[in-house]
Amino acid sequence: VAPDLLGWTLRQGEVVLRLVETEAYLGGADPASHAYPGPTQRNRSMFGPVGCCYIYLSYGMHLCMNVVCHEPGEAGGVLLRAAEVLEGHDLVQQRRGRASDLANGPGRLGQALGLRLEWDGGSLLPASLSGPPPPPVGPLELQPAKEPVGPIAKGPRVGISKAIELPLRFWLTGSREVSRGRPGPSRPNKGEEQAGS
DNA sequence: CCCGGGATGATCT
DNA sequence: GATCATCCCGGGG
Repeated sequence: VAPDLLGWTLRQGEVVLRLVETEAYLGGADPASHAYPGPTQRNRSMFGPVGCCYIYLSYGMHLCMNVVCHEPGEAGGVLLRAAEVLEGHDLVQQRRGRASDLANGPGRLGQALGLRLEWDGGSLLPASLSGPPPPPVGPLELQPAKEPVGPIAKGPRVGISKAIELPLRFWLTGSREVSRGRPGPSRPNKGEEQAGS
């Protein structure tokens, strides 16, 4: 699902983002996942219905979000790492306090969206697409890509200390909005980038 | 432009 | 008390 979400849009009020970088986090089989130790108050959303969001506080100051995604009885999610701003530039720049680097990182993306912890667990999809029982629809709306995306690259995930070898990070090749220090078109890391479809 | 260091405070053991 | 799915800033090339 993580590569499939590239090109999808996420709307919050007047702000619309286009996802260009994602990371998959599995459940019990993935030591790097917040879900790995089992359900806690913080991560419980990842054990809930798919299509909802898992919003968490990172390093005490940043809100990041996952699209909850897993097999029945499992847990997991897709971390949204970077996006392009399609609509709401003024508001995003105001929230970010700058004119560039608006959403190229999971914390920056969260700030651009104006994420709030109380939105944790809300559905990202129309009620008609959520299986029963329907979770409450939150203020965030996820919509499929309207056009096919270009080539997709993959590589190791960022900022983790366990399972660092798994290539579970995906981004749109050629996007200038991928998070910092990551292989974009200008600086591919040798060996780890692979073209996809 | 790239890189390294340090802030930062909730979360869980 | 350690860890952290991060960010910003400043310095050097």
